[in-house]
Amino acid sequence: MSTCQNLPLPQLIATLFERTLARLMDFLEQTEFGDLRATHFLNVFLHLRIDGKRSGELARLAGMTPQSMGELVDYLEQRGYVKRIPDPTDRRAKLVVYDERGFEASQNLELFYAELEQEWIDRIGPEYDSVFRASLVTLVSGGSGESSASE
Amino acid sequence: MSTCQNLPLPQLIATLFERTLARLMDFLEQTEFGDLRATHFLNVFLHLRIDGKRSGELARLAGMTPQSMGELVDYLEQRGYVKRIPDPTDRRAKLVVYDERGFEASQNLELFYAELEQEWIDRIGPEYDSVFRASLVTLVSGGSGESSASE
DNA sequence: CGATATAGTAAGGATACCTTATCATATTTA
DNA sequence: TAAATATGATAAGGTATCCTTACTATATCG
Repeated sequence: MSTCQNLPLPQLIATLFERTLARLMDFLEQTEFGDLRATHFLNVFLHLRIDGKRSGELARLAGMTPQSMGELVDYLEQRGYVKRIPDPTDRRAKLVVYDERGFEASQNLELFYAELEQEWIDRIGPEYDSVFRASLVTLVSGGSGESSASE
Repeated sequence: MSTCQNLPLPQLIATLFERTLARLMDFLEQTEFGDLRATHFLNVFLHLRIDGKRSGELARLAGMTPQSMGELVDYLEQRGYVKRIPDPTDRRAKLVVYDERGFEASQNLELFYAELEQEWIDRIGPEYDSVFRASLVTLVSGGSGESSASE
């Protein structure tokens, strides 16, 4: 078993991500947030920050068209996860910000993340944790798409 | 910049994966395999092995219905990436195996993975590489969905 | 042999995402 | 200031992905 020692790192990342996402969706099924789909995490919540982001900026970060992002935001807005408020710096623009249900979902998500993270640390061992985390931070920080986060 | 030190590990994995996938799709656009989409990697190629897998098994691994997987395999079969051959152990079943173009695409993918992996190793430093890889292998090996790979 | 389970497929629908086009506001330039 | 261009958002319509329901063929169990 475990014939994956020789797999390239990107493939390992993909596999780990796939399983993580599957667990996340399973988790959500059992909460009141079962109407959230994978695309809402990957393309919206993963990039949304506490003081909001423009829909177009979310689209750019997610690598999709502003129209498609608009539909995702519509879906989330109708269900109370986010709302659109005027952007004070540009009257053309609107800011997508969390709404009530979005805050609640975020808290549940934090819980899920924390539990899974602890499980991972237990498995790889605490002495590996710091290097593992530092490596991930290095790889994520350097790449493209990072915005001056505001949280 | 780089405000991601405190992000949970699963979120770091998701972000890294997202960027990796974006680079992969960009890379493919410039090859003769531009008709491959993200779903074909995540749901088919990531699980397909050299001596083939049943369509239903692929569906189970990908967490989707056999019908949806059948459509993906149809798409890939029409374009010469895979073909279906009878399963010698069960006359109901068929094995999905690589076809000519699938082998060529796999070779290109290997190249892409190797280059990206080297870039990652350069960035996190070779002394971190072994721990990083071992951690990933641990996390991927233990979870569910691992099949007795045959490559 | 008959009953049930399993592998695969077909048909039709919902959703996500895209392309093209339009409107409103900003910004640049003459 | 006025005109031209750029940018943020949205609408309409199309394609692809993935689902649910229903069916056929082969295996397996009694």
